[in-house]
Amino acid sequence: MSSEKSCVVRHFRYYHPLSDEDIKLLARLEDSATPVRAGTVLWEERDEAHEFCTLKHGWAFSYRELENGTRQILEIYLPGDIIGLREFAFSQRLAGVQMIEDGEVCFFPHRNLVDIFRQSFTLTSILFAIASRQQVLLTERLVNLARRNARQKLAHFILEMFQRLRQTEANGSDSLRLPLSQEILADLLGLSPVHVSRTFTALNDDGLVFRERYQVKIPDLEALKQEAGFDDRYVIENMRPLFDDKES
Amino acid sequence: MSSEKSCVVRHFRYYHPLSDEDIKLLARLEDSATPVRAGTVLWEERDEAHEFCTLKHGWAFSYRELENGTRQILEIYLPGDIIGLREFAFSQRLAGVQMIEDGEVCFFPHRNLVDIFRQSFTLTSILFAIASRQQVLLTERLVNLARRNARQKLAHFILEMFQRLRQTEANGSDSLRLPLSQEILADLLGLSPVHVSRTFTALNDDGLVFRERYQVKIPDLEALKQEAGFDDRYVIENMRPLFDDKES
DNA sequence: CGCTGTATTGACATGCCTCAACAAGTGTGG
DNA sequence: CCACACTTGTTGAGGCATGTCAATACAGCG
Repeated sequence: MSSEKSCVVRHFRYYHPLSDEDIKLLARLEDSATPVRAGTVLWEERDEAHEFCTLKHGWAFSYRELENGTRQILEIYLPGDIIGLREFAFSQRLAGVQMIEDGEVCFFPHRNLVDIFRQSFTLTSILFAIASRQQVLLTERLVNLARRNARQKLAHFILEMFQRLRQTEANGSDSLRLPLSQEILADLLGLSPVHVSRTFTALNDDGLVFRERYQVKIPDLEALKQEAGFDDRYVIENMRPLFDDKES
Repeated sequence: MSSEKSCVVRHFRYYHPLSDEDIKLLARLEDSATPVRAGTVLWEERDEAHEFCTLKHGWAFSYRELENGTRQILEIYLPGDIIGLREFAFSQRLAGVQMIEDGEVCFFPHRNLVDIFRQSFTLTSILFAIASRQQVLLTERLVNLARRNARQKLAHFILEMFQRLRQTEANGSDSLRLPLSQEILADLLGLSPVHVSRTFTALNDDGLVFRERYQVKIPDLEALKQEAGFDDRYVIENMRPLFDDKES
């Protein structure tokens, strides 16, 4: 089993058991990992799009740059995530992608995904489920940006990351490493860096979030969820079985 | 050809030609249309989710209600759209759906979509493309909400609708029917209804958008795009062919 | 013809932004 | 191992876009 080695396989398994056949197909998505340094831009908006990539190590983010000089960060990618699914149907990149830390990525052509559609019903369903979930998370972020104040936005984002990290690195700790500068947080949450700083100290003063450097501690998870209006209905545990299990 | 009758088939054909086989499969998604009155709630958040539906006539929207009493509208659905794709992988509804006008909808079980995965590679690819595009639109909305001021938000939304309507009802006119109250617009754009009203009059004063009742006229499309920071890179014309055409 | 929901307008409040100065950490080369 | 530059975070003062509340106008509909 190459199962332990591949974070993509691990990722997919959350949704449904995989046959050896499927694992072999997936393995092709992780050919030839290439190391990348922090700050590297994997691609920019409007570049030609012929490939996806999977993230093996390190964090990355995707972003859009606006005509008014601001930048909106759309997505934080963690190890095991597939980057670029969004553009599946487009010939141009619609968002840039940049590495946050040193890491490793594996590029693979669009073609491979289409092959998966052709060859594996299970993987197709899982991919659809992943896309569906991604959209749900995106929706939640949209609500967060549109309807909440700075305090809630920040709290909510921290909780989202906490939950996503839990899913893969399940340790029962009450803290997480969040290697994001306040500028990045600002660009994520539609705030100014200055206000992110103020908001952090406010949350700190109220004993909801303690942070030093990139380490964030959540002393009272429930209190923070309350504050953020956080709702974990979209955690993976609430997802349904993808299909009645008649074939693998 | 049942092509002219079915708006779902028409919708799918934008992405790729369909075989008769595929059309038959799709037809099952449009069994038994049921009429629904304006204001009808098709389902609410947290309802059990066993089915999708396609919209045959009329407009609908999906929404989330927040703990703080506000509501965020996520999506406006037009005839031909599939409603509920978002929840494909979930067992609960994550958003409510309500009709804006009288219309007609067709429910069909999740099962049917899974059958499509099993039986038609072409339709699977198209569905993936639709999901991909939906996500791109959602992303654009997110940017709009996070980064733009009220003027731009409203202008941008009008342009998005203008473009979507063009795609199906291609008439060269410079105006569109937008049967949305200012309260709905406010809930879409993360503004207060009061401010929507002010923004409309501001756009009117500047000669960018003329509106009376639900009829909206755009005298200078380019000027409005400029104002809104609107970017049509994600129009359907920029989408790539889904696969090398070896089978239907 | 009045009733009910929808839109407009004004006065005032406020959350977040901007600018600017300063502090604290981080890395680099001598 | 220190000195310096650079990046990142903190704090304060003042401004502005948008929100809230409330009163009025308007439109569609029975």
